[in-house]
Amino acid sequence: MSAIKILLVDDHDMVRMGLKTYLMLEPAFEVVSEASNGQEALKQLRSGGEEGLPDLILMDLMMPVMNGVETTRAVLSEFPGLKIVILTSFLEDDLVVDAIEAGAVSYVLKTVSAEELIYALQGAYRGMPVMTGDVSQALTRGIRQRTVQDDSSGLTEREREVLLLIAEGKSNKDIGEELHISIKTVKTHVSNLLMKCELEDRTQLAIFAHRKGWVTQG
Amino acid sequence: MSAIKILLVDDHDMVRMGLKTYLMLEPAFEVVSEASNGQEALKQLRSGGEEGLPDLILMDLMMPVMNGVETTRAVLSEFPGLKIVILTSFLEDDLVVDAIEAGAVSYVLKTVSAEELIYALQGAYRGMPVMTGDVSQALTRGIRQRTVQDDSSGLTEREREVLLLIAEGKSNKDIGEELHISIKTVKTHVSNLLMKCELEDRTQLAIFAHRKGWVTQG
DNA sequence: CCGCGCCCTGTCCTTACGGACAAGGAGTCA
DNA sequence: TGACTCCTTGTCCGTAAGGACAGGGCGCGG
Repeated sequence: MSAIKILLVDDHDMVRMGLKTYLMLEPAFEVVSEASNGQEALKQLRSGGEEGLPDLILMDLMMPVMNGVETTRAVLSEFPGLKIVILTSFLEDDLVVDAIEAGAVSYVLKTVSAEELIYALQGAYRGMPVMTGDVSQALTRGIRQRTVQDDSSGLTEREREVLLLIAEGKSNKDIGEELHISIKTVKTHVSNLLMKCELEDRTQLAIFAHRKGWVTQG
Repeated sequence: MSAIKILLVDDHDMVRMGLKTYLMLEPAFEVVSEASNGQEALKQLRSGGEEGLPDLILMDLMMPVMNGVETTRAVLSEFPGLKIVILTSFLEDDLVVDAIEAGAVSYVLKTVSAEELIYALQGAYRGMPVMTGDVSQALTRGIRQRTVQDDSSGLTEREREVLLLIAEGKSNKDIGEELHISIKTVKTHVSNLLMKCELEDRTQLAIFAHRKGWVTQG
């Protein structure tokens, strides 16, 4: 049986180097191409490349131009048979859920040793997720949070707008002017926000939005 | 002249691999040892190692046990002659300032190519900082912010306490009870905070504190 | 000793906030 | 058409917030 063909996608040259060194330990793998972001990866897949399609993509999450989650979705919609393994430095509940939801087989941390990575890749090639305890915990936690968040995302478009302005420190009057609505309406939205989010005042709303990461530069 | 001896410090096995591959391109460098965190690095330096002390340390910022900034300080206090180059994924103003303040010669992003890294290391070995435009911009921005922050840290101990409670969404009454002072006093502190921080209401104070990273889990 | 800064407490007053409640107009869906 | 949601505007009312101002106690350095 021929070697498993791998496409590496990472914006760090350095990491790609390290990965190749890792994978050279195991003759069962062969790095057939590389890309530094999702768009490049897609281009390479479409052009076919000299060695044909890879069997497996090993991809970073955080990349410029097109990140890992978007890329995973895009790749799988065009090449449904491909196995994708996400490789990242960050163990955040949301990211893990996003990646798996997008169709990635496994989620591996960059702290892994060569042996662990190879084990995970061999599993992924067979369609079997191999996750360390940390990751699977993050996944379950993330899913739980996600469902809760969906509830609290019973917020309407307008309410979210108001919430973001509150999170920027605007007063009701400011918000009314910015959205071209009366201050009375703003107050209604704020009241609804307080009810839905189960909070007590606008300050808590602002903190809430920041904690959720809904505010730019927070 | 013999090769420049380098100690690699990074918690990612993978990154160390990549770095070694990078550095193999240039015979002027020799990786004499590795460590996965600051404590290990210090241990290795103290024990001397088989090949004697390195000339240069190439170190990640974000590491478990002992991070890059702490390690830089610790290393330089014991081995003042060593050149330290920080290698990291993050371009944050504060981090850059911290690193340089701690005594690092250069601050290099993990996105660099092999050539750029080698150039930076050769510069660092001669004590000359080599920074890309991004980094030097972050440095100047960071220094400006730092001085501003020091000004706004004209806050008294009590005021900081009140600010943190505001940033947790507490009302004046809550704060008074928590600090065992009357609500009147709390209001005085809040007024002073608003004046000193040049803000308009408690919500903006809360956001301010969060942006400054003064709040746990923010 | 006096001045100074910080902390505490207080009053008076205005404004912003937020709850309870009602209600019209627009759009969607069955 | 009716039921529904959302956005909108409004009123009434109580309370929280915050500005302006005055003053007492305490510790510290000149």
